[in-house]
Amino acid sequence: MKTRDRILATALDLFNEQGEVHTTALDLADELDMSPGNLYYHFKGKDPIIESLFERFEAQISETLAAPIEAPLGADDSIENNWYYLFVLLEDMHDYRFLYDNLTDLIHRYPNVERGFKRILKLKRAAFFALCNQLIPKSLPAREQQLSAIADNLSQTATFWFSFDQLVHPRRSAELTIHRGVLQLLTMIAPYLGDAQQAFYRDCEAVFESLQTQA
Amino acid sequence: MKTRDRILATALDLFNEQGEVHTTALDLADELDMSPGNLYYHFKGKDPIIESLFERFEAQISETLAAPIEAPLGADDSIENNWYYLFVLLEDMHDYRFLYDNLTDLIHRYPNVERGFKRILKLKRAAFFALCNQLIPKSLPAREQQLSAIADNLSQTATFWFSFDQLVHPRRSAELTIHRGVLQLLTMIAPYLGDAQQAFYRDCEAVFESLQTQA
DNA sequence: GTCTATATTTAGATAGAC
DNA sequence: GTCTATCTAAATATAGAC
Repeated sequence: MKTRDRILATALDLFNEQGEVHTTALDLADELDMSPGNLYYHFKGKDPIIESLFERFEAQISETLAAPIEAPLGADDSIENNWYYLFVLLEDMHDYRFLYDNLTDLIHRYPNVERGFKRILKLKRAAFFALCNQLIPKSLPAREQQLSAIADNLSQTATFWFSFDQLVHPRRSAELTIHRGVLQLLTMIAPYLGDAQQAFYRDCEAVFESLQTQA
Repeated sequence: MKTRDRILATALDLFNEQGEVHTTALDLADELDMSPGNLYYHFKGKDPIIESLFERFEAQISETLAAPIEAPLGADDSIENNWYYLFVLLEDMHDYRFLYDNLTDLIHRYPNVERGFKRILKLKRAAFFALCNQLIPKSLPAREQQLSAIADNLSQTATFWFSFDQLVHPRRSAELTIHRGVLQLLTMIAPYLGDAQQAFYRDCEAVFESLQTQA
């Protein structure tokens, strides 16, 4: 089963780097120093490779997403915990970013992937809702409705963050991209927070600024 | 020049409905009751069609986007004016939504389109920044930085709204999708608003709810 | 301008030897 | 399991008659 894993790992790299659509089975075989015939012995084309990669991704991100729903993070240092949580979540997504690059096309071609993305999105939304529910004051007017809309916005931003960032900052490092993504998410919650937590948020912004100017 | 326009209009329809990647030159010729040879007489393949459609789109949306920067909307009834403005903007984008469905792939294939999208994004960001600048109180701490982050979030949400909504509500009407998109954008500004303007925002939510249950 | 017919290109896929 | 060689299918693109 060693070769199978090599194929999956290399495919993931190529897909992330040059796009899934522009990576042919032959490109992949070349990169693996392997004949196309041999590649087809292990996977009957690109389709099962993509479905396998997606299964791995779903398993990984589902585990990450389930964490705050099952065991809510502490309340006193909550923003800081949430900062780490979001960072890990975006890292998971970044590892398989090719899935998000051409999402519309992908779900059109693979019904299994579409179903999987819907499951992930539900989980993601639930995780963000739980996060908002914990951080946002109970006194907010029309709270339930607003939490819902905020959770939707967070879900969308998380889902398309890498596509967006690639357009605006094509050559930014993975680290900076993820860092900025976390801040974009926190920006949506920031106005609802108390003074201490807003201060933490602004510290994060300052840290990011210094990282960016270094690079 | 009549046939050229027919081709462009039909191509736009097909691209929006079944995706640009899955529409071949032959599909398009079929839909037009025209031979492939004739289609190639007018456009040398799909590439120049896509570039032409993009040019039209950029002209259209640039005009819409320039409006609030050149002539800021009135301040007293500002949210309501902004509601309409966002609606028109999302309508423009919806007309050419195929461009956004596989954005990453598209800008990879067409450098001109990539440059165009960057121009549009800059304008969009400037328009949103102007809008925030007008609506958000001057007293906000670290205001400039926050406005900037909010404008980024608005830009991203606007850019990928249709891709996202398609995943969550595959068969929703264009009207409802656009309406919901406007609300998602306003949600990001809502926490900064005064009471009267927040009330208007919640009215919009209520109107949307009633429209949705009707359908 | 429009057609029919055909050529070219490229990615996906398989057969059979080693 | 791996290779070489070859086939198929689909989309792009052109030539030449009307």
